[in-house]
Amino acid sequence: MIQRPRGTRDFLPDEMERRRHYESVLRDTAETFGFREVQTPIFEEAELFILRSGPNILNELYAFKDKGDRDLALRPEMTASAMRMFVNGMSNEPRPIKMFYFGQCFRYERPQSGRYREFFQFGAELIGNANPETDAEVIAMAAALIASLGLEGYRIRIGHIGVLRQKLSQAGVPSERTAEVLQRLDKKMYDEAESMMRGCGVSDEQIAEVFRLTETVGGKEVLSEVPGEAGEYLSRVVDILEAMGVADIEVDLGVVRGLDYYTGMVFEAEAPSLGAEKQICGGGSYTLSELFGGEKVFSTGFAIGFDRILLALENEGRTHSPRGLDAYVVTASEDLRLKASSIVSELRGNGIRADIDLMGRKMSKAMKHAASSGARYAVILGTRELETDSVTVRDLSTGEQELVGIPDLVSRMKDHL
RNA sequence: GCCGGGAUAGGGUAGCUUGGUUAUCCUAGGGGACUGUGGAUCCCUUGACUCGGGUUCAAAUCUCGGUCCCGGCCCCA
Repeated sequence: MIQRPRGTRDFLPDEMERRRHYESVLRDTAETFGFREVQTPIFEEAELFILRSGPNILNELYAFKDKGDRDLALRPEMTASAMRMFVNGMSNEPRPIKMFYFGQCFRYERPQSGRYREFFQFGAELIGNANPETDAEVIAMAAALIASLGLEGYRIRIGHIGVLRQKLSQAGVPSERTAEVLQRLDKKMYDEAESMMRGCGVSDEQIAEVFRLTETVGGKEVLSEVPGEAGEYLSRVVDILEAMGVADIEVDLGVVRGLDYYTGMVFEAEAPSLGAEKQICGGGSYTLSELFGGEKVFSTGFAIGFDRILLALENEGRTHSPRGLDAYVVTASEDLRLKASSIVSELRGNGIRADIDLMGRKMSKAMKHAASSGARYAVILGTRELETDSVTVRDLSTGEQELVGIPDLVSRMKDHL
């Protein structure tokens, strides 16, 4: 027997229906913010991802050569593709450009809870201007997306990479070492961060101040202690979010997101119920287009881990019940099957989700099948009813029946549904 | 890449410590009984020891390795 590759999943109909339901909630919510969906290839030139994320990501990239000896890779994320697409064909579109995407990504990693080698991301990018309005718009949408799914246990933390960068450079950390220090701070590895800074000749007071900054957590009021442009900028972002009614956020300057290309605001969302892989969303503002050969533009974006957020919903006990058929057509005797085929076809042609027995079951078994499959109505054909050109429509949950003339069947069914 | 726990019909399980006839039970799937109306009941039936090597007269059981799953570390663009 052939096994499914490690870290991949099959989605059976019930699960797929659930996933599609939540996908469409996300799409609808994104559209209320004026974002429009795009799709990019599942594989790209490997170079695209290496440019964005650095050569060390090669270890976890599904990279391969095609028959034309091209170096390709399955996408490990979609921001790079979105920015490539922007540079290739959207750079003259009126700004802001608001786009979102949904699809699978691939990373060669050790699978564990909430982490798969093939996983799904829902993301958005806003290309336009580097200003608090833009950042707030994007955070507001991320918050709305998470909330629209019905998730309750989560927190969104907003930080600003400029605050720490500025502080570190004032304290005397050379720019080529800031990334390492930031990475340690992001992971709360304070001992290592401290010895690194000390190695750069940073004074004890300055180190203490850096730590104090990373531990600045709370509501808007904590920003009064954050000096400089970045502090004012974040205050403005938070003010706008407040005006938009986005309340479930907190300021946390310890959100660093180690990457070099983030330029200002950064944010994350996590669902504590998920354990080790609890981050469900991450994003921030960046400039990437110039990396791919375009003009330098400011963008803000984020990606939501769709699989993780679904896991979190499951942990909160949210279930999704399958919709079931509208009608199941049953015949009382074999010779009525042709008539039944014509009726089921008529129903289907009018948008009613209808099915008919294909297994050669007798009426009793067919009724049983209809009921257990969750169909709402059984449409029963029998010789007696047909004498008056009618069928019996039975509500399978209440057991109520009514005689309906075949010419009225479609409209009668539509009334019920 | 590292540490630990696992894997028995489609799903859930018993058996494994102490090797020994036809591998347990529930559920599901297919058929039938109930001759024009249901998720009930009864009967029949399908279907599994993760894969490969080793020990042994004999392996689901002991042993080694692979694969996959689960929890954690690393990583997380």
